[in-house]
Amino acid sequence: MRKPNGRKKIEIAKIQNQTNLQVTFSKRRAGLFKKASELSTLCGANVAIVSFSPSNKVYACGHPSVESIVDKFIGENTPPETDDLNPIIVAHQNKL
Amino acid sequence: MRKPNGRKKIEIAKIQNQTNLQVTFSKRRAGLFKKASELSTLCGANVAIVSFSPSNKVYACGHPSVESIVDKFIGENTPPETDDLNPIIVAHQNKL
DNA sequence: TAATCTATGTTTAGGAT
DNA sequence: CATCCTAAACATAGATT
Repeated sequence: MRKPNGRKKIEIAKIQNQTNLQVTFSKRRAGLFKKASELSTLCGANVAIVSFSPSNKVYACGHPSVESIVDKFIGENTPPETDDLNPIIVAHQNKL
Repeated sequence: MRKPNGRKKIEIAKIQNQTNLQVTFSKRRAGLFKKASELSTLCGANVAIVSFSPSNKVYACGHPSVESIVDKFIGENTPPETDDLNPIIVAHQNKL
């Protein structure tokens, strides 16, 4: 029942302790998503975040939706005429 | 040379003043990207952010790269042979 | 394992430059 | 338009439940 010490300063480097890393990932991911949501609301911007955890699980959030934003991004970054034609991306775009 | 008043509390709602909105978008976008970078470094996670400003300009950041993460996301969310499942993103998973 | 707590580190609103 | 400033708002590390 010690009195909490408050937030400690940490170095921005890979966390070694696995338990601590997991807790930090959860907390900061939540904070990041919240900030993205606020940015979207405050400024009327479209924001999408996609993240893969160390164990490769996917986490994402987006306004209005991750997919619409990602698709738009791909469209602007892969001109139809110049391409290596990634079949997955093409198929995905064709769905719209 | 008036004395600064410090940070003011604001409501999380669309900013009406265009100048203020632009400034806020720049500041918060920078903060968001920084947090994403920290999350990536601290936890060894891959994080990508794509945002379209109100004026439709695209801003993105990602580790190791936005494209690789986005491609992986699309691959996991739109299986080539089936598309019955509407890819709602699982944003509340807690296990790694 | 997840939710809560608290002190403190970090972000940022408004203003000035 | 970017950048600096201050102080208050906010996020969060570590402990605890």
